[in-house]
Amino acid sequence: MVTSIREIAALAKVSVTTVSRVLRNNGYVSESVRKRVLEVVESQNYHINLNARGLRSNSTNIIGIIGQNPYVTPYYGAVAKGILQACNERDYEVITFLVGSPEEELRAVKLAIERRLDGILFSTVRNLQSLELLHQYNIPIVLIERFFDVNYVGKAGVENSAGAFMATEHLIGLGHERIAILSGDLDPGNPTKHVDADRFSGYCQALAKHGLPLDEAIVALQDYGVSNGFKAVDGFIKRGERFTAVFATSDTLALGAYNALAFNGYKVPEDCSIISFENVLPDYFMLPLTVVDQHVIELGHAGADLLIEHIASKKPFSGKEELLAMDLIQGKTVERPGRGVNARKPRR
Amino acid sequence: MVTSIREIAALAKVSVTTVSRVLRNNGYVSESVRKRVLEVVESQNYHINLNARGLRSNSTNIIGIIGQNPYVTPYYGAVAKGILQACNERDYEVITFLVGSPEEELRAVKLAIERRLDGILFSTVRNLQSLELLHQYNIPIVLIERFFDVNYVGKAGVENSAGAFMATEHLIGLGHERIAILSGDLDPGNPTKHVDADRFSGYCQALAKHGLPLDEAIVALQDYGVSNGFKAVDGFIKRGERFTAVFATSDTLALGAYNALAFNGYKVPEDCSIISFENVLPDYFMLPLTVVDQHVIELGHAGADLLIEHIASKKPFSGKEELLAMDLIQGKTVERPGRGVNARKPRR
DNA sequence: TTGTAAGCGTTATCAG
DNA sequence: CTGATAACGCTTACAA
Repeated sequence: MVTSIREIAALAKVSVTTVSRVLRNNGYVSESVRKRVLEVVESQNYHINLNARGLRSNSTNIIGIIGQNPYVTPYYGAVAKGILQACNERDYEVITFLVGSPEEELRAVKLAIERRLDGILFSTVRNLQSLELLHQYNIPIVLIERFFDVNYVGKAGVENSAGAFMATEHLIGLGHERIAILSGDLDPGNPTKHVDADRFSGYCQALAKHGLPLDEAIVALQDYGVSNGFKAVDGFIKRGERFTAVFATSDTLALGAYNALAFNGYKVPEDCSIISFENVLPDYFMLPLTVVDQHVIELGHAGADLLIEHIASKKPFSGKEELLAMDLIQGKTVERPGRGVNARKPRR
Repeated sequence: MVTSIREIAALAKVSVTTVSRVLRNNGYVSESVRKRVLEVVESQNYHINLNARGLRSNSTNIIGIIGQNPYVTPYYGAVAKGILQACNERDYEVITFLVGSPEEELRAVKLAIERRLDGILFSTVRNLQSLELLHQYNIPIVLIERFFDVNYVGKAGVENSAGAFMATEHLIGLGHERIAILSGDLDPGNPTKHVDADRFSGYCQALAKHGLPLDEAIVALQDYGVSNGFKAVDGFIKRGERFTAVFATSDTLALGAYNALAFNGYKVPEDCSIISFENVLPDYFMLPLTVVDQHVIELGHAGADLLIEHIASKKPFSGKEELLAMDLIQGKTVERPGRGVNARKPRR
């Protein structure tokens, strides 16, 4: 089996340099020679060794994704899909690092350096140290929906505040005044704190604009996930809170909210409306979901494009930040206010 | 910045060979020298170049996943998680190829060869050609829940027939006699045909063993996914079919079935039981799901372990097949037969 | 226990 | 337009 361009060169009666030029589509090669070389390549079923190329040319055409949760939640699955599609189109491969702790994160970063990856996408970062180590090695970084205050990284995200405002105002516009919110927690330790703060802030702004009070009794800021959505809304109901709509900042929270309402005998949207905020679980609901679409796959595209663009340009990031706008998708889980939860018979 | 063992060697006043030995923990090195070398490595913040190592030693410690759907469905997300965990423990990295067509599959295979990947895991294969090309290059292959009839690949899967038998018999044991099934289609073109045939066969065997007839009117063999589950069960209901339980061979189908029952005013499990077959969406249901657990993450582990083991051994596969057994998890979506669907007022 | 030197397969440089 | 040759950073005989 032919495994090197030297053998190809011998068979085509040219130099290795010429073969290399043909294979890279780079430099001057006469049409006749190029054809001869390609014929030999084809007939010998030759496949170039990209590791050798990378060693010599100092670029691997591989990027890394480092994240806490890639692929286990539908959100990260959709982000990953977008990244893979974009990289595929631009002849980059993707190595995935699944990290669950700051130590594992640092180990992934070191591996990325050892593999001489051309760039890194973070879907979760815990340590500033990780970013600085990569920066020291001149490896471009893009953060996806994560906001560390450093100027040497690129950022791709969505307009969380505007999106949350839109969702809330949509409900208010239909007449809702008691709108529960389920969203991420705002603890300093939460790595997605900025994102979650923006979402909550959009909600608060919409309430304020329309003169509605913020009632903390129907605010649940905590981890994402279906069961957390269930527990939060089930808790509201059991505690006798009244509300006519739920704004969930993820589809998983929305599904949990839906289940809790159904479990307690409430109908969506007749008794209570639900508006969600991702659109990664389009068909998981009994009714078409009313949702503010975050365009998560496009977010993956944007992150990968930003990174690859920058790898090509070899210039430092100027704090560039790509923010995607969201769209409201009208489903059937939002209606004008109905009876509401605990309207007639508060349980305590 | 120090980027080669030559510089490390100079600083530690030893030869490059010695540095290499220290870095690989291989060969004889005196304790004092080893310590000196490691100190220099540490103080210079040196990171080895794994591409150079791979070029020389002819092994990259990278494997590839090739699949149609990695990460977009919860099932593949769980498989991928298992693979990544197993590889992580054994110092392998993973490159993911998302392929949607036979042409893309072949392109991914060629890239895998060009990158000199140490092995390939397939979660979908369409072309025998893909396998043969890899085999020609001596790249070990493991198929996950996919069964091509070639002897040079390893296989990891689950006991589909036994699992489906278990699920069906569980329902029969509680007194169910009209059990609808939702499962994958058996068209020759379906790449998961073997898996789906095994599942359906387990169902049929259980019915036969207990003298129950197979009624094709409550059999829906088609693509997976929530909306397909919904449509199938909604169709049964609208057509007036009677049944007291649904066996869904994926959690997404089960969720769709659940939604269809609820949409039509039936309660689970009072009116109709549901048993599912994956356990990758544990908390997505209103009630704890009764499900035959496929241990999908372990399946990922098993596939990766099998592959890596084989890469290390350098021996050809002897058609080795790893089959995981399943377990029944008792939730709250299965009960003794209740009223049943269309029991009193068949719609036609 | 340590070192010398060749070579993995490619690309970059320079010369023709 | 084409080619000879020296790297890239590492491992692997082989020698000492």
